[in-house]
Amino acid sequence: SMTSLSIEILEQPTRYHRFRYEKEVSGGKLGGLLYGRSEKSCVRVRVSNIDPLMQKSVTVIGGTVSPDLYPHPFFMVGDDCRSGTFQLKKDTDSLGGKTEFEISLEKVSLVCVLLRPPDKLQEAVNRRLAINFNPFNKDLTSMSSMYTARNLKPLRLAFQIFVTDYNDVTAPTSAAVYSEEIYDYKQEPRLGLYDLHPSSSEVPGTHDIWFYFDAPLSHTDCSQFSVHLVEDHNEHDNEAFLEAELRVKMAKKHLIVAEKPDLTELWQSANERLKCQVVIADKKNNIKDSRSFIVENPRPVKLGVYADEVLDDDLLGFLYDTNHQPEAKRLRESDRVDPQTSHVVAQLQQPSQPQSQPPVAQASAYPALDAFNLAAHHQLPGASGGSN
Amino acid sequence: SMTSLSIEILEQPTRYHRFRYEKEVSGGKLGGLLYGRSEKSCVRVRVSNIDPLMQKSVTVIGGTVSPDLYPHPFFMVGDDCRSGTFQLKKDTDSLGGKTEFEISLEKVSLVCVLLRPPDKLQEAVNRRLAINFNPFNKDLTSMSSMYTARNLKPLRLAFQIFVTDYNDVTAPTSAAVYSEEIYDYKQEPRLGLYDLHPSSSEVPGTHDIWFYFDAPLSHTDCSQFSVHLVEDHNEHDNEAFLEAELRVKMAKKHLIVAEKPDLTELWQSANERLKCQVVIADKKNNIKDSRSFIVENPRPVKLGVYADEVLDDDLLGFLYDTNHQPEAKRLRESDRVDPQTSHVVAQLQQPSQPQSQPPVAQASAYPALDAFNLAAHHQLPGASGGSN
DNA sequence: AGCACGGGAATTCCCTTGAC
DNA sequence: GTCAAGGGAATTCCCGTGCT
Repeated sequence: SMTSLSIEILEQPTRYHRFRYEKEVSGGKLGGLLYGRSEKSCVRVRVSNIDPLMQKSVTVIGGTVSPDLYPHPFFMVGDDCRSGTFQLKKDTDSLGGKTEFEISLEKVSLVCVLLRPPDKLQEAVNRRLAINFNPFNKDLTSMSSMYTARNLKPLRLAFQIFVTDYNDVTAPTSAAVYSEEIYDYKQEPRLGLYDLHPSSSEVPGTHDIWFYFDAPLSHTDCSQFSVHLVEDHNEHDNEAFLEAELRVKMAKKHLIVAEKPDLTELWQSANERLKCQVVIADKKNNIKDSRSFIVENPRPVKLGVYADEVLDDDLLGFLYDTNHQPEAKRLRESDRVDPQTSHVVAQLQQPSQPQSQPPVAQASAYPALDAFNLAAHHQLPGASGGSN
Repeated sequence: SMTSLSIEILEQPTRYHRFRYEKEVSGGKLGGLLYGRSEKSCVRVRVSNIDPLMQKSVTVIGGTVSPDLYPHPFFMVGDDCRSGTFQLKKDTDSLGGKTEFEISLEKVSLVCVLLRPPDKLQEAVNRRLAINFNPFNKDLTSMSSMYTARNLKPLRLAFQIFVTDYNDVTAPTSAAVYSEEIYDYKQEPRLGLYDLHPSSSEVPGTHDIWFYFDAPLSHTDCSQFSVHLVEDHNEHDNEAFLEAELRVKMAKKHLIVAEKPDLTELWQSANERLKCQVVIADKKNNIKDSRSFIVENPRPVKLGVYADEVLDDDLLGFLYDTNHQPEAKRLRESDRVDPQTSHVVAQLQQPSQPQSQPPVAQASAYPALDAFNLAAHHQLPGASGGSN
């Protein structure tokens, strides 16, 4: 036909993956399954424009490549995996006349290699070179020294089509595709906010609020965190609302301390108590989290948790000390951060990961290679066969 | 003479040591120096009852042994170290007529071996066997399989005397001694309390207090922590004082949350504000730490941080809600924990580490061995010579 | 009961801090 | 400056939890 054999990725692999070690995926276990972007889906690819007259069968081989498309030492094990690669052969007469088919990587896990001691990495690179899966025809002369502990992640998946004609001759094709980058799961930015203390306060006065994080913060640079107190937004009102910025005084591995400012001059509510959100944001990673927070106006005064009675208005006059310099300022509505429901983590935008654009796959002459000598190489350690 | 050559340890090595890896002590660096029990002192041994008529020289060799006195794969580098052992030779004619001398291990570091991959440990054990320093004549037939990642620490230092006669024949002696056990520095129990929040409160009412720890807690079992509020002790008074126990509600890796009880029924002070200590103890590890804490009695009432004026006594009558069930109880004076000055860490007692008593060194026949073939073996990797 | 997931312990190494 | 100490990042592994 006019259009030639092609392959595309229907479902990209998950952006963050917990790579497992060989030791963790041995003995019938898998672990570290590779999923697709959507929840619990899996990676899917489509092969199109098959010509059953020319092609007795079509084989898709998938393996790892670096962001710039060099062969990569991490490998795949699980269903339809051999020699560290995913390999699926489809006889064209099983297509029922269709010229395309889809593949799902149902039970495939992506396995990393040891970096320590350093010769383990070298061995793994050599093994990967021996597998001879180089879909983008990269120059391999410098491959054996290009990988270090620092540049093994992120990586991509690459898929290439091999065709077998009716003389049973198998040849690689230039139909190849690569996935988006797969990062280490520990790089996924998250703000593991457990709770804050105290979770309520009064309008006047300043005091510290402590934020405890179960997960260690990715940095302890106070200026890269922001804390805002925001009145819970009721759908009906577009009018003025309370918003104040809290000064971040300290950041430790699992703790942030911020100072609640005096809110007297900002207070416009007629309510005695106002439900708010405290929104804490990591500006460096563009992530935020929030918790509900109560601000009480002592009109009528409630004396902490132990006063059940109220004072009369006459008393209030001299109870207040409004000489504080409020650090909070009233923000424009457009600056307002939408309060989160409690315990919700929101991703402001994707982190700006390095996204060097790799060169387009070339259709240059493929080195003489029988696709199936892939399997002739020694089995990778731990790369036990899948369901076949 | 009647009494025979003997060796004793004058200064034991530090109980907790940060063993360094070979990679950390290479290239002229030392690091991980072994110290004595006292601050910045060093290990010292004394050789006694030397007989200059029989002994042309006396050599002390020191090396590592397990708690039960088998040769141990960790090794020593630094001044006077060769082949992973400390070796010091003393000519008896340099003693000036004395029959004893002392040795200090001034610049010696104790180096650990890699456990991963497992063959590294095996190599290290084999190297240690080749060194042939076995001062307590242990049966070595099972040595090559006795060590695992789990039983390499703690360990001991052992010192043995070798003598050289006037025919220049060197022989080991049964004069040997072993040190107390040396544990890994990470096992040293400590409570890295950074601060608590809030650090003041009022007599009535209950609320949470958060304790943040820079160092991860060794466990998160609430029942194994205790928190007490103790009135600062003035030397002059043996009379009643305030003490209350706080209920520990939650323990996380870096956080403990405890609830301050209502103190109304315990309050006997005439003071408006009482300086206290909050003492937090890890009962499992017998360590505690404390911070100062202020308890204010709202008589006259101070309304948090914003009320500069006081209420008159008439008002107080209905401000109080004393229906709380105080969880605190008045303790006997003998139960009282001495308040610590702020930021002081106190060790209640030494942790109960395993202290299996090894057998006494035996004077059995020592295998034929020239002490100085120790040095004939290949240099340990990283065991660069010291100052000689 | 099996098995993948996720937490976190254990191990190794690197790099800043601090003392001289 | 030198270099050991200490903090903590990076790596590897183990195991409890939860789902089927």
